[in-house]
Amino acid sequence: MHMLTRQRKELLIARLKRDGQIVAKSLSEELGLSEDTIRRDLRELAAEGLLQRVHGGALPLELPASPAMANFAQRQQLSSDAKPAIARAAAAMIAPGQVVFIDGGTTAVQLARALPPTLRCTVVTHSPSIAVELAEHPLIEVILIGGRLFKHSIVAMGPSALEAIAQIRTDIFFMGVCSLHPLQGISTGDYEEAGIKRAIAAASTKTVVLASPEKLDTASPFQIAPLERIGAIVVNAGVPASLLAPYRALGIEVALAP
Amino acid sequence: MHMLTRQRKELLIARLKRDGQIVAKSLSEELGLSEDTIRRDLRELAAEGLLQRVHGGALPLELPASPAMANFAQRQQLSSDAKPAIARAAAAMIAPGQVVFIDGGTTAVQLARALPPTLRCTVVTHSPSIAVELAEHPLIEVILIGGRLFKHSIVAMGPSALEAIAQIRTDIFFMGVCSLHPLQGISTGDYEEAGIKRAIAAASTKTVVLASPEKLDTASPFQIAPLERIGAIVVNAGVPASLLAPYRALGIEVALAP
DNA sequence: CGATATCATGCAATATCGTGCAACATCAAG
DNA sequence: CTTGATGTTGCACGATATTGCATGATATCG
Repeated sequence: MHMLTRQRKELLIARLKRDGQIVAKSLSEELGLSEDTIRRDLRELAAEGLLQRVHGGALPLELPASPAMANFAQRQQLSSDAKPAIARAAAAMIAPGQVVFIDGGTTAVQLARALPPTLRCTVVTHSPSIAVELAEHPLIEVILIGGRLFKHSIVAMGPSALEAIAQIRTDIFFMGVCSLHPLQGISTGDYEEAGIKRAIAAASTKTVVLASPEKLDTASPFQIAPLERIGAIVVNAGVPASLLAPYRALGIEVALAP
Repeated sequence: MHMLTRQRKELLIARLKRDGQIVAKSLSEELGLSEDTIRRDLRELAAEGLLQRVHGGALPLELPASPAMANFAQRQQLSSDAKPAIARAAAAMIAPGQVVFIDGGTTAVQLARALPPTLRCTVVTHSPSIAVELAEHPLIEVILIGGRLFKHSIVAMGPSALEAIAQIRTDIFFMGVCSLHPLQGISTGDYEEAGIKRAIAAASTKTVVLASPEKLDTASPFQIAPLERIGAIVVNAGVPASLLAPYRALGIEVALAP
């Protein structure tokens, strides 16, 4: 089979994205080509600024070591100031003794951190990160939802998670990272994740969306729920009122985080 | 699989950031390379001003000011190199494709870290810390057991945890912190924890005890299982043979961690 | 002070690299 | 159809990088 040069280069890029590394020798064997050809490709791709050439193969452009870590660190860096503010505003919504569900995601971790040490309540979560974070809290009881670990957002998923969620009723569901749009409602980029969030929302009296600024007025492929199902949105105070008007018009409470 | 040199250096940096230290000998064993190579890397990284070279390994440049990590780092400093050594020896017991249960505790976290990046297997755990740790591993599938979070050892407990455990069969159970005594068998200080560990052991073909040196030849109130149920014990190589004789006499495999 | 571990350096074996070049395919113009 | 230009691929070869080992120096610990 003859592979076009351009195709091969695209394959290299894809492979680099998937594996986080390219080893010239391995790929040459896999594709049945000489190492020279692969090296040539890598050199040219490096010249185009599409990857970073290193001895033995190639690496992605960015410096960070592990790809999973890189994503996470990146996301954590995004709007670093806004998230703690949102987290504090959300934490203030919890009344003593309530049972709340905290979603996965970096904003949610901030929320866990923002819970006052004097607050006695029960937190249900399918995020091991949240559980670890709250393990040091003196008063909060933590219920961990188990299941298959979805590595992208580091939360438990799958049938057993759904089953466990169905057995619990919570007062508030603090929903993490997802897209928010006046017409599309709440949506996310993973099909299964959408299903899980929908199940949690269904098991909760009230759903509160933690809306990092960059997720406002965007839509993703898989809808979690229409806007009517949302009880409140927590956003940063800097957001223009025009973006928020559609939600207020629907009677959704919009909490501004200072 | 050959790791690219550049990647290895990034790994060193990441490891240094995470553990706050690098021991050249340990890493050379973990990565299957000569100590010379690691030392060379450390020397070069030190020349680039990315770390501080010290006898035996390397340290970060400045004092890390992370308050959250302080607690954890403290615990890890105890018995500095014994636990990683035990963890590496235990990791070597896992065959590709196996399903293993990893317990909670600091030694178990070390085990999760010691799993080679090329190992493809399934890890079941009731410890959110382990789950978070393994979220970065590219190949390992993680099954998280849910339940009420027991804050002392940061693991899920309670009926739903027991129920989930009963539904899974694992090849090896790596049991963490507990007392080990020739007559009393394995025991621990918490009644419910003993029950959980017993259930996990019952669901596993083989039980391997990660025996931190200070837990050898001690007993706690609640027995988990008699010695006969143990398949192997992993201990540090420095432990006197007299302490290990009783277990060997029972036909229990004793793995010495170098 | 002696035993042991760790280190830096030099060196040899191997792997990888970049360049030049020839063989071949593809394509466009004649 | 022919011809020359262009692009692609594999190979040769000298240059460079990487790794492990040997060796003597230095540090650590009891």
